Amino acid sequence: MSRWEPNARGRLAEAALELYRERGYEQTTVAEIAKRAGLTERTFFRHYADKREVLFSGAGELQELFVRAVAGAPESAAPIDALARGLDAVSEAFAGRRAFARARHAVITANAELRERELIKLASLSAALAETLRRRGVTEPAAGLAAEAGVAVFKIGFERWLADDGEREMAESVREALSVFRAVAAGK
Amino acid sequence: MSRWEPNARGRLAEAALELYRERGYEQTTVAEIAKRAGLTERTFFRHYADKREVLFSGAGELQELFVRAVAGAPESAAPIDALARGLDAVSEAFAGRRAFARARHAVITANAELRERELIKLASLSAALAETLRRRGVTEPAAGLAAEAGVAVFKIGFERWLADDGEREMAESVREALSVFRAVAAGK
DNA sequence: CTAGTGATGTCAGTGACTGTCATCGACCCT
DNA sequence: AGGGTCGATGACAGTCACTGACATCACTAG
Repeated sequence: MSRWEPNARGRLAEAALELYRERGYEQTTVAEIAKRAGLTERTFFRHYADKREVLFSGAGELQELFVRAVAGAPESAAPIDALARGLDAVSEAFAGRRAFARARHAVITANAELRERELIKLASLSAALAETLRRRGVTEPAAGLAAEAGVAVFKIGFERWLADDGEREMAESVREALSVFRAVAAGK
Repeated sequence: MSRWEPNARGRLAEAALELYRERGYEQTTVAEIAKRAGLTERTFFRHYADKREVLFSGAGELQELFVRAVAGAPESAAPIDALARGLDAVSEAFAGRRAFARARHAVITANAELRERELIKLASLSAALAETLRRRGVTEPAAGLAAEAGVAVFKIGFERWLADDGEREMAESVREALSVFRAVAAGK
């Protein structure tokens, strides 16, 4: 039998989301999160760089998934079509997680510091996508612009999916966003 | 003669940029900034909400300028063309300020917290542009997507302008970015 | 002349985050 | 079995961003 309860990291993330929902991000102290997880404040900071990061541990996997799908698109695919592959892949990854995504998103949008952190995760995603497109032979500034566009479509498709009352899949919302995006860029 | 030196706010902003350049953002304390400006730490926080904000006091004016230009575009202009008006307007506003913009941008890109703050200013700009487009009759999700696109073009055009060795005007870099953006969205 | 105003100073907090050292089960080697 | 190392955690002191409360005092309106 091990010395400590397992999955300290996960317990911290769970406790943090609970507390942020119950009393808000600012009204929650790290000491309280740690206590609920049965740990100390110092241990919290060994697992997460700061009080915000605890909500974003999944960002790395999402980025990897997106990038892999774009990198795996046919060589002949135009940048925007390669990005569409990535958008499909991440959309699938959210299937069945709408309730969780909504709860987390509500917490984030309620606080400016958390919104900032979310934006820098999206910026990191954009940078990774741009790099992937460059590796596919896309030159600047097209790679950077296409990557920003892909992220914008993801963000807005995601938000519309969360706002939707029905049972529409995220992939559908994202595809709609992409289609509208193309029309707007074409001057419609 | 007045009781205090005038322009406390401006002195704080100047002192902050100097110190952030000299020894980096993290290695600078608010007390040091205040001291260089001939004020106290408490007064710093009366003028700026936090240590980051002191670099972003111009963001409000930029947003207003952008929004006004978009709102003032001919009613018949498509969203992307209305945004192009705004891009031209803000580009003009940077004329002759490349050295300052470069120094400030170098400080910001060197620090994650400052990058976060910059991103949220751009997100605020995007939200304001989306609202402006909605007032022009553009529906969602087109308004949000077009606004994100406009901000992406601004960001990349701006960065390319800063990186450029020659004397190319910002408006030119931004127009090039917009043109490449249209091509990418069209699947080129 | 007097009361009020507004920008600043002073001071005592709270809480996020860090560096450092101690603890002690688990695991490995002999 | 015994001893040594390792890794996750705890304990504790410290720095600094940021806040609330109250004092100060040149300037100004009446």
